[in-house]
Amino acid sequence: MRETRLRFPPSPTGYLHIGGARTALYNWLYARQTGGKLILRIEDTDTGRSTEESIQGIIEGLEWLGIDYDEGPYFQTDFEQDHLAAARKLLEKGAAYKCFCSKEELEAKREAALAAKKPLGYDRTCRNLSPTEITEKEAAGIPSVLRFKVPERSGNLGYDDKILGRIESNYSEIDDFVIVRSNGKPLYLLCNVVDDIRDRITHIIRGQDHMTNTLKQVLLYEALEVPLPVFAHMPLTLDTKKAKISKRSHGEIVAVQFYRDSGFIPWAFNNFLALLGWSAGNDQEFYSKEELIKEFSLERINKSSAIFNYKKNDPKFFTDPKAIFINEHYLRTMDIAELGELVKNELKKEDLWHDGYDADKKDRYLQTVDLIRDRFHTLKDFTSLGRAYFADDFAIDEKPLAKNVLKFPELQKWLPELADRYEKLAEFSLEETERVARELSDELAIKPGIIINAMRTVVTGQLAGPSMFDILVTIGRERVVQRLRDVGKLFA
RNA sequence: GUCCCCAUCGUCUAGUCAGGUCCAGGACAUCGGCCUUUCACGCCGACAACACCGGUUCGAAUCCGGUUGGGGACGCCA
Repeated sequence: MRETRLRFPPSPTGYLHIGGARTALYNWLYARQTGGKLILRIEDTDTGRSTEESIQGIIEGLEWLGIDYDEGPYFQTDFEQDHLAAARKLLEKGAAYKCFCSKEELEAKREAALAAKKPLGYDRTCRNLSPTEITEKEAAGIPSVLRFKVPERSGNLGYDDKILGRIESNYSEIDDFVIVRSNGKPLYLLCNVVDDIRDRITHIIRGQDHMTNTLKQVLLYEALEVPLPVFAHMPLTLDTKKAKISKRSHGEIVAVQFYRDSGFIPWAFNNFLALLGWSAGNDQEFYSKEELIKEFSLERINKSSAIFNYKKNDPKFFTDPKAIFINEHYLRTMDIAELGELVKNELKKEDLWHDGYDADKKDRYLQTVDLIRDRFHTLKDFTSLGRAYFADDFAIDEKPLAKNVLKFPELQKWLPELADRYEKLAEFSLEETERVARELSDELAIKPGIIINAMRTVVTGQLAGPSMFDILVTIGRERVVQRLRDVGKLFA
């Protein structure tokens, strides 16, 4: 069987957004499953809008996701000669023709057609110009574009889509589309096909927004006398108002970079993306990389578009709840050493990392991460909500401060007393710390909860958290004692 | 306007190709409850959908037709 070759061809006119990432992911999954190759091709023929920054963003986004490619990045502009050679071939064999209509004329015609509610396509004014007319216009210096000459045939043109089935349309519906600009630069429809042919692409997995392009490109393949690759048009990702998601209208929430910067685990995000438009036909929703590569199939990609369900202005659900849920799942269940590495990056960014965490204090470090991960949503939480576990300059949340501390002024005596007892303890263990805390509350004839919750607030700054005595042992005697003694500061 | 695609809970979806086992299953979210000295996890429960109208059939979420709705495309962008 011939090698499968797939490609991801973004145009570098903005960051990598989740729709693009999902397209890349599906191509990657299929390539990996079939032992084929994935090619990254930057389609930068729109020189006005392509930027270096965008190229970097796309490459970094793919890297973060872990979507690796076997060839590239290739740059479409590097192959301009190939594109033009193909255009010449088409012109010579009569499959293309020069069009001298000006942009202004075409624009006027389009507007008129729109107003009259008529079809918007090109009216083929220049399709049957005589050689003399062409020579005259050229002599007069009138610029021209090259248009593809859609064959004059009755009946339908079509192809078999791996996801949607047979797609057909009448030849008369296809426009004579432009393949070379008046400035001599080739255009997408042509470049894309020429590159796919040169790169020996066997499967084209792309969004349904390309469906009309595909019809035209099928004609190009035919004119270039090359067999068709397999086409698979994925459903689009829409917003909650069912509009196509885009950088322009949705901002950072749809950028892959946003998820990296928000503390998502790369594979968790891939897992989420994979399920947005595909399912194995069962109830499984967590897949390891290997499982997903094995289970993925083009045939089981949904036909209908999926909605990216993010809620604006909700701090807890700042993006699609399912994405957060899947991230939480990985946060809680993934290998602790692996998670330790991810958290390490976060700590470093906040200047909270100590090299000892990788050496003599490694066990303690991983134990800490393991203790607190259950309540977190993203990697960011380790340095925000979990700051007290790694530093002394953490903030005390106002709510527990009022509820658990300020409400009981006597704590200014009780907690330092507890600190004294903890300091003298022979063994600073789970059992001992709990025994002493309960003993003290007994003596004071108060509920243990008062001491425990006050301690939680003073030691971690948080209203909620793991079992209190686990926290004490994990944070360590020295820090605990100090924080308990400093309780008076909070009343100042 | 023309062409193409799509249509199951709020969202992601299973079931549709091979009609009955589906008065439609799972997950997220939401709301209760249990657990917990806190919170989360976990567990239990509740809410909630076959767009509509015809047809075929003993029987339709499933097949056919139409309607409606949604999306996409219609560029000297990609």
